Amino acid sequence: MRLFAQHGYAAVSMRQIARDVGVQAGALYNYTPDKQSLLFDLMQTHMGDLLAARAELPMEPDPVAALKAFARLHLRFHAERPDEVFIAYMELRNLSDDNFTKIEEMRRAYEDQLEAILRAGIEQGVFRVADSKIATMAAIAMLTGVNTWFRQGGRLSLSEVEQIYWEMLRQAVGAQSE
Amino acid sequence: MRLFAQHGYAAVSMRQIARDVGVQAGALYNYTPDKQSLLFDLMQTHMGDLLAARAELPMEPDPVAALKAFARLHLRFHAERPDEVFIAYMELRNLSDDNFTKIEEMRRAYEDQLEAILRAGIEQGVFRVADSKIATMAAIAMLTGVNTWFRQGGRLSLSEVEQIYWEMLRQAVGAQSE
DNA sequence: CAATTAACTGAACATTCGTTCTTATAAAAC
DNA sequence: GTTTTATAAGAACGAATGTTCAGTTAATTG
Repeated sequence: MRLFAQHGYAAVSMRQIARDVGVQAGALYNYTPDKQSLLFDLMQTHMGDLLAARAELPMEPDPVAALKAFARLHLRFHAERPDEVFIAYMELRNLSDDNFTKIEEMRRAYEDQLEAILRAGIEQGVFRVADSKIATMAAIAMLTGVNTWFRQGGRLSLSEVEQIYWEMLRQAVGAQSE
Repeated sequence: MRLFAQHGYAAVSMRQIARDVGVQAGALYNYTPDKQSLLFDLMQTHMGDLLAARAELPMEPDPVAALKAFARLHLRFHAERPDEVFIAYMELRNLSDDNFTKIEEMRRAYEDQLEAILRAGIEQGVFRVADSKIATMAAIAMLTGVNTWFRQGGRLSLSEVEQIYWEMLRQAVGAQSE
């Protein structure tokens, strides 16, 4: 995972991976059928963990509270896993067609949950956005973007970042402060 | 550019590029010293174009108008160049150290211009955000994210998308509607 | 202790990689 | 019409690629 995140799937050889774990290249094939499976397993586990973490959130009847919980989970989950996230976004094109479809379905399932929250908020009149689909994409892009600059131990703590991002997201969807 | 965007720099061979332009691999070296320069030139041109387009925007004394113009330019510039943008974000790690530094400086110069707008707006009390640096990163991530889903000829036109994104961004920074 | 299973080495396979170089061809310049 | 220049082909280079496999070592089982 570290090598894929650092140099990219295509640029990492099985021999480099083997060297890093202190083994010869051939020995890796006792654990994986091929290089592609290494990538797919990484991404599938990542998306599975994300969906599981989302499923564990308590149901929030209030759209504002639901959005806040979603944003907080997304931010924290991603900030804690920079390598996995990097791979999940950068290496989609290196998946075989079948594997790509599977990952894409998981990603879609996750996005749909955010959109459901937004739609509920729009219906109840607590959110003010023109298009729930675009708002979904914008929110996810904004939150995931934290990984391009956030580092543990930097100027701001994770919970400060959570607070600031939540304020911006709340304002972006036109919700009143609680 | 198309090949790099589609398969990634590391996964594209000089022979593939040559085949695509109807020539043998050796002939490419009449035009480029090496493969790395192909990537660097692409990214440098892209960032140069972006900075030039930004420089051509008229000076806006009003922070809200300035932010709107910036957002509109960013969105349009990126939506019109999906391949360049994809490469600019995905292939940074495949640049040599020297080349990476140069591109990173250009990117930083661009971000600084957005942050200057946000800071002016905060000072004048027309924007309500907790941290100008984070707001800069959040805004750029949100706007650039349009490239993950927007396609010309889709459900929404580019100017509709511009309108919707501007509303969300305006709300995100806590600015009143004009 | 003997037999079996698991794990690993290291060589080998056929391809492919970026790049160089000699040679050939066609266009431009004089 | 001859010479120079630009452009390309195509073979060649050593190195590296993912993967396979026979042989070796160590651990586990009976």
